[in-house]
Amino acid sequence: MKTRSVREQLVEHALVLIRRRGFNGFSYRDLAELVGVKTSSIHYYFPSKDDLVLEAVREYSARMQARLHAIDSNLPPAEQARQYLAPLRANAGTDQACLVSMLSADVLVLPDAVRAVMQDYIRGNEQWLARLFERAAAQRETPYQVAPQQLAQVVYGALQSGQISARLFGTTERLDAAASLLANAMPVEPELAHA
Amino acid sequence: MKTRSVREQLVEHALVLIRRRGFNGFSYRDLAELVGVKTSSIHYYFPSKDDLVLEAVREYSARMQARLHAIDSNLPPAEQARQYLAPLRANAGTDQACLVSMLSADVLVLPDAVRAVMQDYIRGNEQWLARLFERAAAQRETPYQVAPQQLAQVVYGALQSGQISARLFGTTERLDAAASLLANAMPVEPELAHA
DNA sequence: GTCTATAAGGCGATAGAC
DNA sequence: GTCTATCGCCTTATAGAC
Repeated sequence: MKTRSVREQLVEHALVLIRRRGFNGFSYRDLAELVGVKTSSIHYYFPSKDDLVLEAVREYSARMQARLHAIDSNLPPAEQARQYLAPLRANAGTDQACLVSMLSADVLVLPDAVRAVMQDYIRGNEQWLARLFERAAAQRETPYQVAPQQLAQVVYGALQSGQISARLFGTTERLDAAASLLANAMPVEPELAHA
Repeated sequence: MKTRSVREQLVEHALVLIRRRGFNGFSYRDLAELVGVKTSSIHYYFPSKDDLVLEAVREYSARMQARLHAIDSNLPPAEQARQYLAPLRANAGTDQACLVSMLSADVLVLPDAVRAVMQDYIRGNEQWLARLFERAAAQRETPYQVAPQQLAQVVYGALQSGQISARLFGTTERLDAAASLLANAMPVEPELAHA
């Protein structure tokens, strides 16, 4: 049982609200009621809504970076891919989408600082995937027909789109299709030695 | 010089507004000013905002279906792919994204009828691509490693994501990567006979 | 069909007491 | 830090004159 500061609770619930309804889809009132404070208290921590969303996207991006870093790059590529995909599948059943995808609709009215973090988030994912493809390529029998970086952009795009589709269709069909393509691009794992 | 009815103008400008700022990002006031009427006149044609967005997404989907139907299925697959991709590239320079992508963020609060049209739109694109892959497979030397339907879902997802990314990054890099993957999946065109 | 006028409430944001 | 109170504006939507 851990007690979080009001500020932490605000960010935590803001993450959920944005991932559910987007930047224009929730209000300070919604957030205040979830945390159990008055709207004026939110303004104490985050003077404007732009400040709040900036903090939320920073936190979201930092957590993803931590997750990517936590995957052991010495593991077989197929296992790394599995660990990367696991939380995507888990979230797909939720009514929460990727925060960066949700904010993408509001790109024209979001501050530059927010856009910059969104770009970092996507590039971070693409780079992680690209490096995975690079290492995987060395272990594969047949080479890739496209550069790792391009392959990473296509696969990551399909995964993002697949997550969005999961909410619209109520099925992980498209996310699974993208995940399969990633999994199939991994080299076949050598059998584990057992005595 | 064609004169459009007020109703047609409302739908036309609604398409632009939604594709720019999303469902929650524009108001009846914005739309009224663009068309040059009062907000109460919009309510005459579209009693609620849900009615307006339903008409907009229907029109958007119908136009895409017409475009898909206009591509001659007897052309070489690579040429069909080119015709499919051309308008995507053209729109990528604009500040307008795909209407269905924009509405995806608001899926939790949109009426079922709107969601149904959004699903039709995506399935229509995927089916068109899947059939293209089916015909292309017959003409290729090397077979695809995934089913046409799955390949279509991944490619379409990457294209959708690529269009969204174009607004965020200000570059068509990711859209191009997805487009290249589609183009490369087409069979090599036989040389044209010339005398 | 289009307007004026207005309802009824939501919005982000601020001032100032405690 | 958190509250009450309020500002000024925007929102969707309706009633009724023309």
